[in-house]
Amino acid sequence: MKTAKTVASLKTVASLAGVSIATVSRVLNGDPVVKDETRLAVQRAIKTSGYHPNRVAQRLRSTNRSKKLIGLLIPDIQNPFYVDVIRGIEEYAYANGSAVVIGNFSQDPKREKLYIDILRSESVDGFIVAPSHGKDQDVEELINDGHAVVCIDRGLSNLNVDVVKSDNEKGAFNAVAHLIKLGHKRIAHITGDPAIPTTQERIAGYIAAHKHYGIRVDQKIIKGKESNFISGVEITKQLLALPDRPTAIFTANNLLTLGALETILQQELKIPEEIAIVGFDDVYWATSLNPPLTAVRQHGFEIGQRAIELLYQRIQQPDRLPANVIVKTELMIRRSCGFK
Amino acid sequence: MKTAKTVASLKTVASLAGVSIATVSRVLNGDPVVKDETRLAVQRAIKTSGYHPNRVAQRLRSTNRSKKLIGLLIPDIQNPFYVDVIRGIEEYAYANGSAVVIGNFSQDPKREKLYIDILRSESVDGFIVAPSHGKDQDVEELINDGHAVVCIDRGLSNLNVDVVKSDNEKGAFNAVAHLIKLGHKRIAHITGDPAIPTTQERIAGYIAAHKHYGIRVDQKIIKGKESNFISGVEITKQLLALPDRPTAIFTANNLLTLGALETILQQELKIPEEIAIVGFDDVYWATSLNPPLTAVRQHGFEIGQRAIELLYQRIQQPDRLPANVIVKTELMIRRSCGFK
DNA sequence: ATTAGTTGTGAAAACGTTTACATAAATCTA
DNA sequence: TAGATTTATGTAAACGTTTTCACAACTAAT
Repeated sequence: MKTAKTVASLKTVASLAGVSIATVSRVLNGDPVVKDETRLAVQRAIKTSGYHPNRVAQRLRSTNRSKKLIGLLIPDIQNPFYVDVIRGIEEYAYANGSAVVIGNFSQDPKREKLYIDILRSESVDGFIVAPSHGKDQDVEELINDGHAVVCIDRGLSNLNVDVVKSDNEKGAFNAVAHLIKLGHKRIAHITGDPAIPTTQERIAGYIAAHKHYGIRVDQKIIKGKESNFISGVEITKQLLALPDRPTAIFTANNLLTLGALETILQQELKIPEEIAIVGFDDVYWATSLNPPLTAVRQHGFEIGQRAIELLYQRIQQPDRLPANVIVKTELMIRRSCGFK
Repeated sequence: MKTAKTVASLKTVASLAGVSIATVSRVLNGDPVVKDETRLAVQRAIKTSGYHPNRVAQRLRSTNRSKKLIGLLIPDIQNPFYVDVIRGIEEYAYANGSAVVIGNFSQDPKREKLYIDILRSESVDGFIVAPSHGKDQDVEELINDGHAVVCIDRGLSNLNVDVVKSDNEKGAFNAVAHLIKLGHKRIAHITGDPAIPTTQERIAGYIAAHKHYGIRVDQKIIKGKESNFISGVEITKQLLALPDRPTAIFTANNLLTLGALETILQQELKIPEEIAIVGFDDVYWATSLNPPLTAVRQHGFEIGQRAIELLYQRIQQPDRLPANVIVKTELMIRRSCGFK
């Protein structure tokens, strides 16, 4: 039977129940004005016809619906941190009968723009975005055009906007402090792309920890170019080739950590005896590493949840003051940085 | 300036260009019938008004549009294999101006059903689904209702449908054959959920390799319950406690591998000297493991691409015969299973 | 100069909803 | 009992498109 059944619409239900489509619509939307008797007849008709509301028509017609469509702009879906964020968002969304359209722009501002255009055309009710950089024109425009937007992981420098992110500075501080307390005095920092705000915040935490414990900061061993695996490999190589090689490395995200690990492995250095390592971003496979990795855990799931809560609020109340939610991080101490 | 600008519509453009909305629509859809002069005027008006087509209205009105909305039902977005699949789909989709709505149902048939309902209401043009099991009623219903559906990773037992998946049996065969060739005679297999078709196929490959090399199969060391981390931990513990402990383990997916690795690590056994391991599913961090993990690589990205290509074809030609695409796997030999 | 055909455009219906407004029926008030 | 109010429902417009059909203005053919 390949003939596509025509799906039931309001009209179908209406004629089945012997009422007008307006009444059916009222029943669907829980309007208390309809007579109980009518309501029951309509509900019966809905059942027997197998009617499901057409969200496309709903979206076209009204701007004030409860079941929403949320647009999600993610810089890198391969990064487990963002996967956690997505899960947090999705969980909340579907619990509220909303759906999530996803755009993974791989840190490419051009793709980001493309996706924004598409999502806009789909009339999504709101956006959750990790802007590709601090002065992201496209996201700014989105906001200026009156769309509901919540930023995750990074804010916007020119615009006051809802932001949910980790406490990057404190997270970095704790990681580095932990290394210092273990006796390390020469700790390198492999940073992410310097253009990204989080990178700067993590550097700040790294420096603050040094200051706090009275250890000199050597700018030469704070290095970074991009936030990817290759960059992690390259910079680790450079660091390990140094005459006064650091005894520990603090990497600014999970891809850099991976690059560093691979390089250390290739050079057959023992972790943590010959080189200790602490990474920003905990990952679910960190405990299966040999040795298990000490890492700064970001609560991605919670970040996602908070973001979508803020978004719902923003949609209902477009003029409320922008909120700035900082989610705490947690240092997961394992064995990659040595024992006391 | 918080007052939401009203966005430009066909009407806006039409009045700006001094033509009817029908003409504007024709220009947008490249209808050759319009006079060049008119076309230019309309194009100018489109530019100055900043008009973008409203895809919601388009979707409501016509069933035959080129920019599509694709619904994606993923069993587990935390599994890197599916992330690759998503990327393959997304890449193709966005290159064609289509968007992707995602539903991650975490292996939960109830959530799967919920998502199917929502995506259906969003009038998506087609679905790509990894059915939660072989006789997934909800997916069957979807197909019977005339929707375009392509299955990934697993097919449907009662229905002939487009399927794209890995060559599970051969992949498992190669992995186990590799271990045998290295001299292993007692190889355990930690399987996924026995209800999932892929699990059975991988078991079949495991057995075939034994048969092929004339090695007895010991059913006692083929064990599995669920496809998750915990299951990997538990079964590895059981296996390692055996009096005649296997010298190698073949794990049926990346989560099981992770569970096995953690357990092996905790018991401080040396890989591969004391216990070798080969996993189904290569992951991007496999080379950063210590030692790097030998694994059967599934080409998730390619699977995604093939799936969405099939879906586009299916949409255009609903009656074409279902295709069955088998994507080859690749054994990535690293150091977790010993040297010759 | 009339007819027939061609070319470009506009008017209007349709998609499936929501919602402002009108209206009929029922109830209340004096 | 007539008018006023309340209650329940229906009518029709609107959202932004696509698309069928009609029609006007030309051009070509007789």
